[in-house]
Amino acid sequence: MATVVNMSDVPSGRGVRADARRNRERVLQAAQTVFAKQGLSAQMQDVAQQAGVGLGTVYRHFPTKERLAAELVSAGFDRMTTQALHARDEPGDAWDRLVAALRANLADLAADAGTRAAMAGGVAVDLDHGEPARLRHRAALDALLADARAEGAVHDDFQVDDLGMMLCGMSAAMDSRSDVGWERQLRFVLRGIRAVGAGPGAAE
Amino acid sequence: MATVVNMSDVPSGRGVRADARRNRERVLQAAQTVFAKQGLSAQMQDVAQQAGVGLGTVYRHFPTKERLAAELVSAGFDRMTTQALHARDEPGDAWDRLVAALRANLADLAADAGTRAAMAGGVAVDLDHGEPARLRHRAALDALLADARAEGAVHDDFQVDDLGMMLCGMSAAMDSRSDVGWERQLRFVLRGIRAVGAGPGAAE
DNA sequence: CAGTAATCGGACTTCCGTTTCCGATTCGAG
DNA sequence: CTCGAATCGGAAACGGAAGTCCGATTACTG
Repeated sequence: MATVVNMSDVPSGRGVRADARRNRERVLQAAQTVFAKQGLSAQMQDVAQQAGVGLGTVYRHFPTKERLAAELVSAGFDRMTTQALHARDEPGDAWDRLVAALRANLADLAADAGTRAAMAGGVAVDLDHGEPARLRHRAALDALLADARAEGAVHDDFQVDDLGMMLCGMSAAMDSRSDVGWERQLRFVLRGIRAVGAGPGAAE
Repeated sequence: MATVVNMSDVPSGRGVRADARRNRERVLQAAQTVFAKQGLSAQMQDVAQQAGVGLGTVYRHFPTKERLAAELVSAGFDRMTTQALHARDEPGDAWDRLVAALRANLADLAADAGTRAAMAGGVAVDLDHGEPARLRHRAALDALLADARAEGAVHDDFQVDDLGMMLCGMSAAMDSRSDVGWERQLRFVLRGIRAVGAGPGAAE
């Protein structure tokens, strides 16, 4: 017999009651809102309230908080991956494309404390379910970086993981010192990355 | 009458029982060890155990965990301040002195997860008792930076708080991606800070 | 050495957020 | 429309870490 214990098992619901599917979406939406604003330390109760739903309903759709968080964080990384992929298709030189991607990613991070926390790394997010998206993002940045390197626009010894460190660091900085804009910090970072004598100013 | 309720009121104990003074020191020492290794999320129980002392004794000397943490974090910042002040007295040009100070501070941060957490900012440390040390450190860096700027070694628009951001970011990066050395990241950061055409390589 | 007040230790209480459980409710097939 | 199964809601159980309390112990004073 197939008594469904937890909806999170049924990927996208064939024959799932309409209200259940609706509520799952509501919860996801609410969680995005709440976690983006308050960070991953927000409470499940808040998510339920924001969704206009009972606590039990939240747990019916997502077995644990960690899992719910992983879902959203993955979505956040995928968003950033998309931005990076999109930037790569733009015209212009590789350096500008890289910068554009970083700008987009940082703007996204600036608006989402949840993904930011995951980026900064301190917080526990279900690794099994969060890593794939992270790796896709890494790969996307790597492609961008490879282009720029081939063009001689970045230092030879600058690696993807160095970029990761930068994003990690800037995420942390956004959390504690929100008064100082990330654009400012990015300017200095770009100066440090750009190969010496590779065209004009580091910031586009 | 003056029945002492909590030792933390009596700064440095005149007429305090010998074992009490000894234990206070032990606890402080233990806390430094534990917090440096595990970060500020370590438990008071662990501190007590490491000190070879009961939980009650820890709380006799420090009213709350936050207060104990603030004490240690302040010490950490003061250590870094001293390093900065010391670097300023060295011979050589201002840029090298600034770099030396940053190196020393980062090495210190690398070894102390507690101070690192405070630097990265996410964690709650009693602000009233933690801020002064933080500001002293900021001032010390500011002096170093002023020297370097007067010498034309750093970009005009680079501020102390930008340095703060960098340290904040690098602290966060150390926590999550410990495999990538901070020296590496520092190289890029320095390149970004150094004024264009101001002497040879950014890293000394 | 005895008396006394302060200190010690750690079991216990409190607090707070996560997770479970189950009676009430709602959907939708027949 | 009726019935059964799935879903909902939120009260209560659970768990873990901070902080309290008090009997036992120990350092100093006379």
